[in-house]
Amino acid sequence: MTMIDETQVKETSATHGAYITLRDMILTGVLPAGQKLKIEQLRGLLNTGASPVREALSLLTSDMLVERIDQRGFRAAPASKANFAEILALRCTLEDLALRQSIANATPDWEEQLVLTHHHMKKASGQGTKLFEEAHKTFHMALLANSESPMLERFCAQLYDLNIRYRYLAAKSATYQKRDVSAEHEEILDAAIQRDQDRASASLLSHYRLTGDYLSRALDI
Amino acid sequence: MTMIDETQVKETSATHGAYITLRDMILTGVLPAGQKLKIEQLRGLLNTGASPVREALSLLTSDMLVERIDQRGFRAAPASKANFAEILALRCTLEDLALRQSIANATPDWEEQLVLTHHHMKKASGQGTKLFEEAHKTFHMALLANSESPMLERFCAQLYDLNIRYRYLAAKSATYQKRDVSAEHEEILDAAIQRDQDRASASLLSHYRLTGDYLSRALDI
DNA sequence: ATGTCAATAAATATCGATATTTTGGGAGGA
DNA sequence: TCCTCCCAAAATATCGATATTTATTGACAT
Repeated sequence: MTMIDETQVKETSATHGAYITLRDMILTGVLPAGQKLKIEQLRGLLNTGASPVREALSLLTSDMLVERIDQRGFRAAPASKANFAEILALRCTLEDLALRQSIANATPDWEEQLVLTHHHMKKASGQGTKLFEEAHKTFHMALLANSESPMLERFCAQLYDLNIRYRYLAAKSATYQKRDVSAEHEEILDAAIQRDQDRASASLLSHYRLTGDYLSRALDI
Repeated sequence: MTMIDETQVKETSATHGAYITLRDMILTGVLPAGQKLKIEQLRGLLNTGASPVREALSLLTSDMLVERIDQRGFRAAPASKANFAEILALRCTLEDLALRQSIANATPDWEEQLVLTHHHMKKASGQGTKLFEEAHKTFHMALLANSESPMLERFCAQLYDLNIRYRYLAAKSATYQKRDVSAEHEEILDAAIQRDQDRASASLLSHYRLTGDYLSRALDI
């Protein structure tokens, strides 16, 4: 009865579908930062009812991608240089912690996941950006996945996504020339596998700060 | 048309009301950790429609107080010693950071807020627990409020609330004899006003860890 | 001109009913 | 006795309509 009109291949609940789609639209900037998100409009866009849309938007507030103003609807979270700087700083602190804990708890299983996700990321590097982005996130989250602190990992994942949004913002205003980061990734992977906390953390943070500096310059908000 | 049946004095949206009430019920353990939260049941409890209830529950997911299982409803977030330990550890890291930043950015305004909220907390100490809890949170958040990092403060506030829940859990299983913490509070306040980051942070963390050890023993989950 | 206020338009929030999915339990067969 | 399959009951998810609230416009008085 529902026609397949999007890349949505799998059947899922309307709320979840709306959540995924809206999330993606905000991350990629299709729904610009700060924009009012009217229920009617989104309801039409996703051809679903108002309830799933409202619920998806409520869930997106968890991710700090949507702001809710009581009795006055929703809007995409605003973006600013200050916010970007804050995200970068927090990421550096939290990922440093998570990575060190992950290494401290290192297991063969975890190491294997690192190698695998890194491999997938390398393979995806040629393909469409979307696929690479996905693999890149998976690799970075795998680095932290052994911290035995689910909440810390959740915070890191949240911040990761918020950062992504700024990548898309920067891509718009400037010619987004993708730096060659594969060497940096190798370095992080190697240090992690050697269980060298200091070296792994240092290279991870440097990886983020380099990208951060670049993005910060490219942003014109 | 709506009759005043709760402590709810102010008129507000049904969703917001449900959010506040449910949040409180989870924090205080009226809705026990892990419990299934059925829409019908809550709808009756709050005498409101299903939509506000669902939306409030979705919002509570942000706070990690409710878990959502797609197509299978909601439940109060489970509690465990491991989770408690994680919260304590994260709080120590994040509040340490936030407090140091707050002190680094110290202003007369901020100092005055500290003194004021501390005063309020002392005055509330005799009164009903609820009021003191409120003032206690306000004081602790005031300590961090000058960090110039809204997200960091948000994380700290979240963790603070999650911790509260364990206080109520401990209060149930053991005779919850309130430690005399006023000296510790004075010490934190004084160090903050002296702009001594190391001493402030050390006393704050010690404050948390002492309570943490105590709670950890009292918990029987 | 300008600011205020009321009337209208638009959007949000909420309700009640229905469709869909999951859960629980029991009959029938191995 | 235990497993599997199917049906009934319960609960979730969703829709469509309506009530409330907020935003907008334009007339009127200053």
